[in-house]
Amino acid sequence: MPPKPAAPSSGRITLREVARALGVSVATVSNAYNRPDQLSAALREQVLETARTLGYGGPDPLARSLRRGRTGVIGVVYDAPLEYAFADPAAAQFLGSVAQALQDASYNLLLLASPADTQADPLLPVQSASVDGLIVYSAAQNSDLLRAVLSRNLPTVLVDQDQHAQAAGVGIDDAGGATLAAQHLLGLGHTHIGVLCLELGLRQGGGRVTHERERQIVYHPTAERLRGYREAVAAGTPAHAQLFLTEAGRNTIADGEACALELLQAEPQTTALLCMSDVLAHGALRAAHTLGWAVPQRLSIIGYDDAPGSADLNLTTVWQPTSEKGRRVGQAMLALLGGEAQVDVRLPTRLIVRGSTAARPATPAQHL
Amino acid sequence: MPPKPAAPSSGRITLREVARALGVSVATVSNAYNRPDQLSAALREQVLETARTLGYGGPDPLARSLRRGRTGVIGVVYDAPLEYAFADPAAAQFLGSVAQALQDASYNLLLLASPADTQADPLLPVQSASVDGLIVYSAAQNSDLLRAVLSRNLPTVLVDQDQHAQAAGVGIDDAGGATLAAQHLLGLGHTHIGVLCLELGLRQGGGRVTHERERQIVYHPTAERLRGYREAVAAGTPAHAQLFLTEAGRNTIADGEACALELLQAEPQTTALLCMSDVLAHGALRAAHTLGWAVPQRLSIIGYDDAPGSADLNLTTVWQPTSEKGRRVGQAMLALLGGEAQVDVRLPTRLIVRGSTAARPATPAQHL
DNA sequence: CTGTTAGCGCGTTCAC
DNA sequence: GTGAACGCGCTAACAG
Repeated sequence: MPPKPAAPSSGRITLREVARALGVSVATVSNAYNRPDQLSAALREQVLETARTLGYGGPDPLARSLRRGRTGVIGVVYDAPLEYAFADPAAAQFLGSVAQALQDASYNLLLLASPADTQADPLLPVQSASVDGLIVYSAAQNSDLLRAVLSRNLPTVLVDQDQHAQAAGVGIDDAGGATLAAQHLLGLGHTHIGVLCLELGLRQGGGRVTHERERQIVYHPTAERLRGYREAVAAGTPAHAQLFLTEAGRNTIADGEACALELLQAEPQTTALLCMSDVLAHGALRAAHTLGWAVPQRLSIIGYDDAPGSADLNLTTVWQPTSEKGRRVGQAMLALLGGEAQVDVRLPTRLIVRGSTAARPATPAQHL
Repeated sequence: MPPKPAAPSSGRITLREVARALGVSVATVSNAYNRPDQLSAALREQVLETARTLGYGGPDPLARSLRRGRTGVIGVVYDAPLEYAFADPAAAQFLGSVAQALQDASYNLLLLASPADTQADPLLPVQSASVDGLIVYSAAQNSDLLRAVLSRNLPTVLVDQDQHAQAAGVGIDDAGGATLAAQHLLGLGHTHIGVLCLELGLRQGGGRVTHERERQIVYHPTAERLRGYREAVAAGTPAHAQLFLTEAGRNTIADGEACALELLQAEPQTTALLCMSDVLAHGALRAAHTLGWAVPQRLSIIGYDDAPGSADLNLTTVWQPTSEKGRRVGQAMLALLGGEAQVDVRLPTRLIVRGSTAARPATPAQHL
């Protein structure tokens, strides 16, 4: 019989010690916490009382999870420093509604992001997180990150991404919304249209988009939105309308501003801007202000997302059901956890016309 | 010798099975993952290879955590539906910078909030989360939630709260900032000043603040900011200046708007508004717009936080170092985890004057 | 460099 | 209603 050295007073009290202190079996103590109906109310009270005086705070969550094979945690994978995730009101709104949906089913959200620290393995968090499921918010197609996620063989929901055989998907009609935006501008007579793109590829981009770079797009929303813009222009009325593409390094107001400034100075004939997010559009508004270009008289600006706050900026934009998307993601995850089959949901988008767009000015380039 | 029924093909592959398949010991496999220097590179490659063909995805995170006594997760407790946490840009910014700071040390953030579901125990998430530390973002003093957090006896950081003997604290000079804001208005000659308060007490409040309710304040920032306002008025120059208090149900733009409308209609002599957050101030701006009151000519508005985006609203506000606060919280947590003693940090606040405040109009109440 | 052993703290059979 | 044993999957310590 092996000895029982069982750390006697090593700070942490265990269920076993409570059992011994009261002279009952461990099962009884366990039942006191997990199945009140399995023992008399009086005994249960005694157990809890002893636990209290001993300073035992209840079953260790970790051991319980290991035993039960369930953690009650869902991981959310974001393919960029979390600081940017939270800087985008639309992303924040999305996360909030996912959290809400899962929380109602007693799941909590674990934020997983690659360490900015270059020497650490960026896949580690995803590989070593104790979760019951994974939600991927913004990952490049065919990336190591995505592979790492899928290789965990957990219930997985992919958001705003290409459909995948091994995971549920929730997304929006990215291209359709983009087409509406471009058509709106074409209908207003614009022909020199700048495009502020979200990140296209993995290596940090930025600035004028070359043909080669455009072929490397790995982010679904970026690819689809651009396709939507292109399709509208290809089929649109002012046959000579053209798109001028720039890529913002990251989805921040500052980068949107810098990017817009660069574009507008390089192409002063530009009379309208298609922005792939409201955050970028916000930056564009600042840029216009800096340059002294009146919006919408001199420059029309369209965003994407209809983020909270965009109404107050009076920004014309493509609306997407951000909160519902989050809710659907939560539901999809719960369905997977419940053993149901995967689904793939595409939600609609709409154009919201506000005050940042107007007809193309008669003499566009006269500011030069 | 007990039998070894060890689930043979129950879907999940274990480290032990990999060891057996290759004919090595479990320790060797474990070492292949955790201490590459403890075995030959060749053997290690063999192990990983076998694992790959067997479909073994590496050590189970849960078991590893149990064994190591460390999860790599820090819980963030928020005392309200997470949806509101994310709706406030300042809160989002704060969370982002906490996440960033911890992530650099390979910790991830677990979002903990009470289930909105009324039948579930709101303390359960906090009690049963597998975490190495807890950060409390917005909890009522002396609340069950706070008690539940502290009773876990984990490294704990309290944000924007009264100092506590058992936890580190990070906060700002709430009262000082509020005083600056009120002094600014007094200096501009305002005497009828409305106050849009954040939540005061536990039971849902809202509307005119009674004396009794004011005595029940349980939220540190609310209490301190109000104290700051009061002190400025008590010591300020227009001796007859008065404060009119209203409480917003929650910290949302919509509630701020409703609250401001109610206040302004009840007290039309009001020429200035002190708002306890930029979110509420944002609502106030909308209310002014609705009423047709020009800002700042007819009504001055001051916010609190200097949230991202407030500059574009041209809002005069009290700035706080939100990102640095997050970073400090992360550092404080890391220090606690490293065994260092608790610290208590108070960060400064400043007044940022923009365009939403101006001198009191000569004929204030003439709109009636 | 490799193998053996002993738990981490708990939940769950069983038999009583 | 209760108690004893086993093992969830892994890693640290030690023995070889």
